[in-house]
Amino acid sequence: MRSQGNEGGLAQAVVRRLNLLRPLSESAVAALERAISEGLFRAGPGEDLVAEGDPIDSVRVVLSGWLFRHKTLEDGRRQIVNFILPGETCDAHAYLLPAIDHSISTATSVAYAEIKRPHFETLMASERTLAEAFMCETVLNNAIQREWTINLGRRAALEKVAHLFCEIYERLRPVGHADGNSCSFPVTQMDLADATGLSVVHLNRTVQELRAAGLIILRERTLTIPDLDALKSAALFSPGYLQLYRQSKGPSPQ
Amino acid sequence: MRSQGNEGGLAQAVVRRLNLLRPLSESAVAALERAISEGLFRAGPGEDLVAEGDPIDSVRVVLSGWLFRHKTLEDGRRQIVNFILPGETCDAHAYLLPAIDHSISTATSVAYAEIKRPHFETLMASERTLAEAFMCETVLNNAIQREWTINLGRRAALEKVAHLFCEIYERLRPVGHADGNSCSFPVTQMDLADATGLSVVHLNRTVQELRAAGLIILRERTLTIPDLDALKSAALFSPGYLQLYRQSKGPSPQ
DNA sequence: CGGGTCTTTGACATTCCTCAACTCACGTGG
DNA sequence: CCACGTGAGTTGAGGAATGTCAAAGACCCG
Repeated sequence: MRSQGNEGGLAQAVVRRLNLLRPLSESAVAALERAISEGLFRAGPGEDLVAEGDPIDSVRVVLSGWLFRHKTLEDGRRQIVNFILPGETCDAHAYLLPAIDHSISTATSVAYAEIKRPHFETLMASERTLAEAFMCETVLNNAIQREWTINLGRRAALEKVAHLFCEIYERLRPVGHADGNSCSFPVTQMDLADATGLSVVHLNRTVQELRAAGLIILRERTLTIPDLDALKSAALFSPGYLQLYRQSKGPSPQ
Repeated sequence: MRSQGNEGGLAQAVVRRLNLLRPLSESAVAALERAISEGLFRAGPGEDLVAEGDPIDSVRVVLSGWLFRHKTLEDGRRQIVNFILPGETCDAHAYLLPAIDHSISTATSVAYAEIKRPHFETLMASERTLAEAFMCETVLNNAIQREWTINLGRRAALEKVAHLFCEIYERLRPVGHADGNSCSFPVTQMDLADATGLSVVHLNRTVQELRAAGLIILRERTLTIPDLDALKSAALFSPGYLQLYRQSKGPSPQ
């Protein structure tokens, strides 16, 4: 199910992504890979890794699999506020807060590395490029969260869903998790509804509308985008906010 | 209109706020106040300070007045993604991005300090507590943005508006910008609509509903909340995400 | 006094939600 | 091998929340 190799292979998405955010020195890569290999963990699908209100004392880096951040209102209404994709970090600087404001759960089975706060801080102090890369990631998260804000506030249902597909695809691609015009999309329609602020029923109809328009093919947990420009256009997708990846245009990784 | 004093008075909100995020050393406060006094600027209401796509080469700290961050879709639909209140920063670390993903405009006349990137980085390197405080601010911004995400995605109109009122009030209070159960609220209903993702007409009706329920008094750019708990309850407001201010429970400022 | 912006109101249209049921695939235990 | 249960996806019908259009007040300022 999960394409996994040795530890170096597992860390690949992380290194590749951070490297796009900020070029890493060789020693930074080595130190990061060592830290990752020392704190490997796995979790099954549907597990709650972090609950709202928890104090955070470590940094988690996702090696493979999907997670999502979510918040729930008293009466049960739930909002997925973001996904965490392979190579991404469960908030590098969240430990600065006395407690976390949201929950994190796994969507699929997941492999991740956990770096304890003291170790992480030592790492940041000794590897300047690594510290900058993680800073960039936090700033980028902020930009993504703003885009979600306008997505939920001002886009129509069809645009919301199309936009989410565009964003996920564009986030997966630079770390090598897109295959041509397809990518993994291991999320139920209920989760999609909670991510777009729609009801499950309306989300289902919206997805069907996108299918009927030939904009997406979504089946067996795989998303295929026959015409990315068309989908972006339907979504009013403008990739500026993901621009930290801009440098990826140059030397194609691998 | 604006209660303003000397420069030390102007910097007060900034120092107070950062100090709540992370206790500042005396030398940090002194260095910060010096940096602020060296780069004072003013802007009138309705000015665009930063446009989407601009490269950022300085950090701006708001001494008085309101600004807001916003993004606009191709067809003109606009979303205010956050407000920037006195004492807050226009993204301490935004210069890490090649270009900014959103625009920043003034809602009122504004006094702010601009610290050039090299100066700011020197400051961060020499004053550890200051660097940590600004880091906290960035992380807190992230948490606030997530709360806006659920606000727009899952709350009903009345709850959205009530929630915004609660949040703004709770953000103004710790820096001394609330007066009893009132605070300044210098924002048009059009802006409020764009912040809550509603149409102006529906926003207007929602505000009137809140008025009729006795939950708010809003006139002459001033918001009064007769019963904060009642408003919070109507908003399903849970202050956890603003928790960095938790320490403010101790020594009440001023 | 006139023009602008902001707020308010009414009537109507539309999007999206809710409820309820049915299908389909899959796995489990009898 | 089949009955059953469960979770996900789908469909229909009706209703509630919110948007759009249009116009009228309210207020401010030159």
